[in-house]
Amino acid sequence: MIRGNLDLLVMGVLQGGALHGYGIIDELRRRSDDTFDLPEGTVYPALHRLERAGLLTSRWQQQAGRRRRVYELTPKGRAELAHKKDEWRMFVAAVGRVAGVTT
Amino acid sequence: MIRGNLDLLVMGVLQGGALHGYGIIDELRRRSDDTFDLPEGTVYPALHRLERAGLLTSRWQQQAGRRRRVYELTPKGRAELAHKKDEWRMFVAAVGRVAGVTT
DNA sequence: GGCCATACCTAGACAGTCTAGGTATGAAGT
DNA sequence: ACTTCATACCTAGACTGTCTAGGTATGGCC
Repeated sequence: MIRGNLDLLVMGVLQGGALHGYGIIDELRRRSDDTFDLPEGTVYPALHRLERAGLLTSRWQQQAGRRRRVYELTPKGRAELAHKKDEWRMFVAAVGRVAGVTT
Repeated sequence: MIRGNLDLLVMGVLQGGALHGYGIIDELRRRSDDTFDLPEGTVYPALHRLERAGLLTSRWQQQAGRRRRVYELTPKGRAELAHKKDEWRMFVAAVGRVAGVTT
């Protein structure tokens, strides 16, 4: 469970450059050491939502006979990512104070 | 938005001893410096859910004419809290690695 | 040909949070 | 006496995000 932080995670992966949906899922799994092993039914709809919101753009790409939809951050998406990072830091700090968890 | 972490927060507050629902809401607001200003409609059903799950017990208390339902962690609740803290630490670390956020 | 990994998709179920109501008491001000 | 505010509890239904469970199609390997 990624508890409403999927936007941050996906956009975080896309900081490093454009990537297709399936690759984003792989990268989430890899960077998190299998903590985030997300089903396609979670990630694809989220990508569509982020694109509709103007935070990502996508283009179709042909890769060895396979079609891929490659996603990229828009300037608006970069700004939103920075905002979400700030929110996340404050959230973590607040949880720490409330529940006495050090991270 | 507290994104699926309400159990951790509520049980975190109750670490320090028994407290009634309204007081828990106050304490969440106070400790978090207003980051977690949660409506009663969020917290009360969560308390009922945690009690049904055997993580909390409650008793009615009369305080200056006012009735209060005072909640307390059960042993099972303490164990679950420790578990949820561990999960939270791992989650925060994983988000940090994936999205490159330092906390 | 069969199977697996890659690569995309969506409908509907489910869970947790929030909105928006409701009740009732006590204290303080007019 | 009346109003208003803070305290203190409650629930039904809306909403949102995640997950389950299906579907399609290609390429590589045995």
